[in-house]
Amino acid sequence: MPLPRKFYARENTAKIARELLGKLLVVSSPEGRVSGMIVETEAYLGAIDRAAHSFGGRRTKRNEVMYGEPGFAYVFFVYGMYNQFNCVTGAAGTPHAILIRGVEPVDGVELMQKRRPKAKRLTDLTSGPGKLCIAMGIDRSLNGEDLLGNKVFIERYRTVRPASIASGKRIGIDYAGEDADLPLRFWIAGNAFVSRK
DNA sequence: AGCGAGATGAGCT
DNA sequence: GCTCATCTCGCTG
Repeated sequence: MPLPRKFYARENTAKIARELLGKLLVVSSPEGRVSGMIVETEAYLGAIDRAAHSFGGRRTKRNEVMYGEPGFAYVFFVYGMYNQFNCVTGAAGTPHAILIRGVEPVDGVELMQKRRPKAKRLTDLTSGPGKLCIAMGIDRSLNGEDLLGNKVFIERYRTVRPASIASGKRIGIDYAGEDADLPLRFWIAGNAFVSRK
């Protein structure tokens, strides 16, 4: 059962990013259903966050869904070949989002391996934001998709003790000045599907 | 096992 | 025209 809209609607996006750890991301397509436990996330705090696409209230065709209702997918394309999956949080008009950077495969491992034939080890399959999108079949056709629908959703799975949650600076946002050092990346300590140690 | 570079295109200035 | 919320390969040691 998908998490309720209220889960995403809260204003404390960093808190929501922590709470997403241990939840199950589920994606259904004609090819089949795959799922993975979320093990790494990053919070992007909207207009005041230099690392966010919505910094300064910038609003474009690409980031439009960040400004919409919470509980929707924000999927964008980077580096000429990769997609990244985010969920929109905060009230409508508050352009916050949480990037999913790593999941541990649960269902549909075979389909995921078929989609990522280059991944030699299981731990290479979904240990990164671009990797997990390929493995789970997430692309821009899912941008703006309701996370309370049946194509993509997130549900309860495991409880993660606060003591086993680690945090640190976000990856690949060195251009963000002082905001680059904010501890807005969260991961399950010791999990093999975290993109970096 | 760690580092540098190339891939590849949309989005913004 | 350059930057980018990345990944993989091939070189070095």
